[in-house]
Amino acid sequence: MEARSAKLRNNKPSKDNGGEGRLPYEERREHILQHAAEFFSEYGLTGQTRSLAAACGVSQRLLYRFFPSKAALLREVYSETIIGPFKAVWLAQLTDRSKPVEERLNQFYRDYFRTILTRKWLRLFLYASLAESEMAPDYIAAIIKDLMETVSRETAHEQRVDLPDDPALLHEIGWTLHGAVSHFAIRRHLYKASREISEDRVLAMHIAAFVHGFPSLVQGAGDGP
Amino acid sequence: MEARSAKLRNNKPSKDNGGEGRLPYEERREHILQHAAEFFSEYGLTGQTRSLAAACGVSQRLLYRFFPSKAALLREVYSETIIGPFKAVWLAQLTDRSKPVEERLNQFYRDYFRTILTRKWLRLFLYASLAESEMAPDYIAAIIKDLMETVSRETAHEQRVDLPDDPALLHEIGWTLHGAVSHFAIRRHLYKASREISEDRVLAMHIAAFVHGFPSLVQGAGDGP
DNA sequence: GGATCATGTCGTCAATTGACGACTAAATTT
DNA sequence: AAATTTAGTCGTCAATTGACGACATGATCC
Repeated sequence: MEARSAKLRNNKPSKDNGGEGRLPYEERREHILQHAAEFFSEYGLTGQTRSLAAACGVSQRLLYRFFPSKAALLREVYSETIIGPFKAVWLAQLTDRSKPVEERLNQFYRDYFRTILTRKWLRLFLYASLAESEMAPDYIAAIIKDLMETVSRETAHEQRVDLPDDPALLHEIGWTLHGAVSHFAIRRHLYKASREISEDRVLAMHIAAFVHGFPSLVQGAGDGP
Repeated sequence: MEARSAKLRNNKPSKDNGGEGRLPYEERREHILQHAAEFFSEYGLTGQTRSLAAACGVSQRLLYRFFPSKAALLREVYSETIIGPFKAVWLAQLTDRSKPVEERLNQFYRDYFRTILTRKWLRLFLYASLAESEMAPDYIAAIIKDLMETVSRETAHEQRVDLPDDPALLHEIGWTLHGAVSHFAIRRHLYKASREISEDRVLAMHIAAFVHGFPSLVQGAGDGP
């Protein structure tokens, strides 16, 4: 893996660059994308290409051999880092009625929390959302919408509760849990929140409250104009 | 304080700048702070001073008559716009046991949602949090911590539920509701979420779920190491 | 009506910053 | 080993961007 061709003639890297020497096209490209995700997640979408290049251990010029512009690089980072990690399995797992819904939800949210709601993912997503750079958030919105409906439906089925017809209301019911979990992730990764309680335990608490409070929740959703 | 010397000479700003002509020191300063909050909330803390000046309808140089640097201006905006709107009344209202806790919570969160969780406040707060510009987020953390304890305690008292001793767990219980509400605000103001359901109704739903599911919630929090 | 001071603008400087032409060097082929 | 292709760098350009000295303009006071 390491060519280690100790031609240290290049006075520029000045730092342990990737540690690698030369890389073939696709590898270097991936290497840059990897660092770029980390970099923009940390410093925001306005981070400079020179700093990014330094973080990659390559010259700034090299970035433009792989991406025509910074905006193009950002789009790639977004689709690879933000959209990429979503798993199609989740919907299947959530509808597997051989297990109690509380177990399914715990299984799902533990995975979701560790796969999606990471510091890197959250910061990038928030930066992109704030910049309203229309980097296809519709795709994510559609996935989440499906998730919300599934979570609500599965819980209602097990709790033998009648759901309202209005799909918007259905989504809001699902968001009760999903929003609490998402905000928990924001607290952990963005604000310097305490971590005394283990994340699995907090997730379990939110899920228990959702499942067992579900009848009151749907009833509370029902009335009102 | 205000001479308000009705010298109406000012109606010839040549452009639709602020609309005002000359302003006394304090008024212009406030005028700038107002626009700066709006501006940085929209374009992020990396927004340029020239654009801000244009938005204010004044020259860029003038900003430096009131603030020694962009960073200083940002600090002022933060303390005025983010920290300023918090009200001490809230804790008193929340502990007024002559009313049912659900009513108190509805009253509080409607006010909180409209006063704090606005688009401007949220965007600024998120931008500042992401930049981890240490603009005294500890103060806010302390306020919220108080709120979480109060909400949990008041609900537990009315529902005759024993709360756990661990304060961290106590906070997490409160965050169940507060996080869901905060994330609801993020959805409304940051993502292009649907607004079919009125905000009061969604708030009421979250609160009802919290209050009536409270026993299950505390029980769910109790077990587990 | 001019002196004086506060309000506000012009123009500029030095450092950044995205982008890219021209070049160097390592790998691969012939 | 020379030729060719590929990976990577240097140096620079034009546009930005925070900051500020010098100057202008309007209000207030004598």
